[in-house]
Amino acid sequence: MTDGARPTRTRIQRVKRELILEAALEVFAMHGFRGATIDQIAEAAGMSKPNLLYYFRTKDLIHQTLMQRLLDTWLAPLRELDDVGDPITELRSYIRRKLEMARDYPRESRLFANEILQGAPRIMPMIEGELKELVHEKAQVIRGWMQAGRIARTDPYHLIFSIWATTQHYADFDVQVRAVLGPDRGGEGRFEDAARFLEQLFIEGLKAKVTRG
Amino acid sequence: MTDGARPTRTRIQRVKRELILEAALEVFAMHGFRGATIDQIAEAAGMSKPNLLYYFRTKDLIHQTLMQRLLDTWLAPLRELDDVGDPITELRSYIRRKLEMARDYPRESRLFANEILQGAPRIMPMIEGELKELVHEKAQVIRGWMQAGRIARTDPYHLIFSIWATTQHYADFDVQVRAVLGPDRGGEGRFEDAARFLEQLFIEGLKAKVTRG
DNA sequence: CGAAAATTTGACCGAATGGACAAACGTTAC
DNA sequence: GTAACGTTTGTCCATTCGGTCAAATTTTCG
Repeated sequence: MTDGARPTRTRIQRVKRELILEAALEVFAMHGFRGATIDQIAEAAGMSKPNLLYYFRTKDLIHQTLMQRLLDTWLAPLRELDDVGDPITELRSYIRRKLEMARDYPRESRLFANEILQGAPRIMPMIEGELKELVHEKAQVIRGWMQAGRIARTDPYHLIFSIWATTQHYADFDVQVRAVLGPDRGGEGRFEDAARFLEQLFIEGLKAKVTRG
Repeated sequence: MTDGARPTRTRIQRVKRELILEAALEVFAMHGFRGATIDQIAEAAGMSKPNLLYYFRTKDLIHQTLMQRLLDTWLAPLRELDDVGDPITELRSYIRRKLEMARDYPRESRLFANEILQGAPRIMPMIEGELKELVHEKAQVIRGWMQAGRIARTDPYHLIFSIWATTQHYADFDVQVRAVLGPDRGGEGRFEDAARFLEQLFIEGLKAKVTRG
């Protein structure tokens, strides 16, 4: 049973666990951990509460499983930032990928934001481990580009934070954005406006003064 | 009793209500609305639960009162953005004031973020009213500057959103920022770093190409 | 098929939660 | 002093929540 290495899952178990995680993502993202109830998740997953608890023994376990998967997806765009590519192209692509994630995975963004907002009580180890390491690594890559005079000098950490903040804003503060700008009419309208703006904001600044080294 | 215009408050009532709102800000910001309990708030305010309920009849009422006050404070920096001032100076000051708010009132920032994240169920009217109007007004001011060729052309709405996102990030995602950068040693170190970075990010871009109109 | 294993459900439990209430306690004004 | 009013508290209640359990049902496999 406690065979961590080989969980020996049935086909039904794999299917049902996915259903539960999908439903839990929806509910946790909307109400936060404490605000979400097992009953809500069970109903969203189309099963009874005891049945859900047969697949995940506790509410915490669902959340934990969700967060573990989330972080990988979440950090993927930054992982792709490539040392050997052209700096401007790389950063432009990174911003776009991050904005695409906010558009395509807003629930994941909100789930993450909820957790961090409340002090990351359940995922602090991941933040201080995996996430921190990756940020350090990529900040070094960016700093390398700066020292080589390929992009303007600035603080790579605050640059990364700002890209996170601005892109995730469109997922996390979606209702506010929509309240101010009105409902998104054209399918790609809102997204392309934001993409253009952010590209201009970040990329123009990084191109500037490069030659001056 | 239901005299909305003149609540006729005792001195004790004014004091105790402040105590409660201060405690509630702390607790709501940390745990969100549903995650916070009246008992927690009462304990933080140094009184018993029934005593607290004597001053605020429901949990919702506390939250509502808090949010109403919050929005004024929260929008104050944007309100100060002055039509007749120098555009660059005005925007630079705005960014700094907003970052100061994130530093000095992180609980207010998190309370607001919590509420928006969950779809703004309790403050939607304020968002669609007061906030939306103010943003429209100030976006027009910024657009006016652009049309006069005094700052570079860009989308004023996304500019405002980006300033919000980046500055509030330092309050809302504080634990993440601290996990990555380490504890803030010098009293003004972290803040000044962020201020310098954001000023460069936003202001350099707005200065660029101005003469080209 | 039929037995063993996996899955599903209804009923239940203890703890926590938002809130009600009446009685007790303080304060103030006459 | 004392009556009126404002404040505080202990006790209680209905509901909700996370989680258990045994029994019933379905699936798997020889």
